[in-house]
Amino acid sequence: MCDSSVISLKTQPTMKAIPAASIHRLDKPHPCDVCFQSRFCLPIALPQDELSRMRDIMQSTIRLGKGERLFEAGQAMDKVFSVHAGSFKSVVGSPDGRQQIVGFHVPGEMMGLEGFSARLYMTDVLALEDSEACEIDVRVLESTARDIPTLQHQIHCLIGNRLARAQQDQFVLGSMQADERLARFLLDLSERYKARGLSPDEFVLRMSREEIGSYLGLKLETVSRLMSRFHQAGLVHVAQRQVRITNRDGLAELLVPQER
Amino acid sequence: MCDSSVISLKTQPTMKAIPAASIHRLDKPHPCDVCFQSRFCLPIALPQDELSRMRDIMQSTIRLGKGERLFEAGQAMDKVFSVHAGSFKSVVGSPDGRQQIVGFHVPGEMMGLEGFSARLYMTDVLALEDSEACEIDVRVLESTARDIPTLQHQIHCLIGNRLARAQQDQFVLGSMQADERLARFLLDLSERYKARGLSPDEFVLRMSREEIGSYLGLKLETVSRLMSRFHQAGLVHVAQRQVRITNRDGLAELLVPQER
DNA sequence: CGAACCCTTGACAACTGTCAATCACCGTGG
DNA sequence: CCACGGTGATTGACAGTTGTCAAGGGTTCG
Repeated sequence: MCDSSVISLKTQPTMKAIPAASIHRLDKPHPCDVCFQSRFCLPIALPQDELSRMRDIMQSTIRLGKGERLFEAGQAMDKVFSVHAGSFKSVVGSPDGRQQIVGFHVPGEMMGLEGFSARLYMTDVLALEDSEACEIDVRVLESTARDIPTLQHQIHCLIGNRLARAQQDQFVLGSMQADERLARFLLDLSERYKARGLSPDEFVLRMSREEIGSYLGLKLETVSRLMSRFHQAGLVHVAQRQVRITNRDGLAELLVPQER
Repeated sequence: MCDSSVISLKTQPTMKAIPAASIHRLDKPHPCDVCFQSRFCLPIALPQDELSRMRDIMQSTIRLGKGERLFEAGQAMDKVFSVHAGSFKSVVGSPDGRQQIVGFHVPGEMMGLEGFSARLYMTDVLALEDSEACEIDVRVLESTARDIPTLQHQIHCLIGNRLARAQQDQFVLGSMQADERLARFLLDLSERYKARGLSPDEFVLRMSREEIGSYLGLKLETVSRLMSRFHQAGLVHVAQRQVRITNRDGLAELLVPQER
């Protein structure tokens, strides 16, 4: 009943041989409690007196090579993951083989939440570079949440967050022109790096032009052309995947095109 | 912290004078327990021995006239709603005044879930026709969920569901052509009416061409043209908002365009 | 019965996709 | 160390889908 309102779940890709998840488990670290959360980029924090339960929730850390798959659509969803290091992409596929990236994930963000729908993952998640993900057992998470209202609250917040993002993306895909989409993408990335304590003005894209295009509903040529145009307009300095935002306001103005 | 990854939250529309929420509360009905859930189209069911707590969760039923607003983006989110009767739309806006519909809601579906993100609604929700919504206090819902694992499970399922739908919509907006989008929209609606026990083959659209276009990232003229084309191709019989699907397979074939 | 709103249809323009050629970068191996 | 091949990025020319503008017809509701 719970999944009645979602149509056309992709069950199996089985097309390209995606590198088997050659997963290396790290030792389960013993948290020094306070720094535990920030050390592992977990977007979950427990109240002081419950800190010790952190180690129940977080099972282990998984290391993935570039291009390796964390999970795939159709698998039973027994875990959710947070990005510890590196970056990932979420891919939705359709039966006819087309694919679309519906999200990129940087450290501190959760993956696999859409699996709560039917206890099945609905996306493929792949590492964009050598990365690490923290594994969280859903069963343990839920039972712990029953004791700790704060945690329950945070779970709702995390899924709601992902939903709010997806709705924003719907707006971008449905209402914005190509140049606005790319400008928003760059500003969004910048903001997320900033939230991570990294430079918001200079960063390296971890995804190809084609992947950016897939996420933004554009072709790679269009993305490439726009990057060049932004560069020539002095908005950003782009050299391959190296990006430096040189005129943030100029970029932001692209998002408010009506007043000229 | 929880909302750090969502950008550009629309705070205020305040442009058009949307009919003030002239809300009429119905008497809080005393549930006859078993039939309670289905009678109110609540997508929430409790185990037998907890049925009596249903009435705690469901506060009251709200009646809205066509075009009236259930809640708006930026408001504190203290309740979620399920559609009892009628239909609604969720609208995302941007600071420059552009708007996009990110979802339509028919009976038995939940609204306001994206508010879990920051405890603020992120969309405007308006009635497409005279409608009724069931009001659920989030605080009560969460505290009840702490006692009843089944309920906790269902909450996760409901939000996850909405997320999975949003990701599907991202795919539609980003990867599909106009005709595929409309075909999918019609089949999706059909499926949802069917799940509600209504005819999957003949129904009345509750939304205008413009609203369909907004949801699908198209202009109303494009929607209108495609409706005519589908009609001429014998796929559907369309007369204004009255729709009868006459060739379901033909419609479905539009969604798998690669093999010809 | 009339006005407002919605829908339909046409002609044309604009944006983005397609196809193709070339260039830049990176890792491999001679 | 340099040559080489492969992948990804850039750029151009052109085509196609969808948006824009405009006119006209239908439906609904007071």
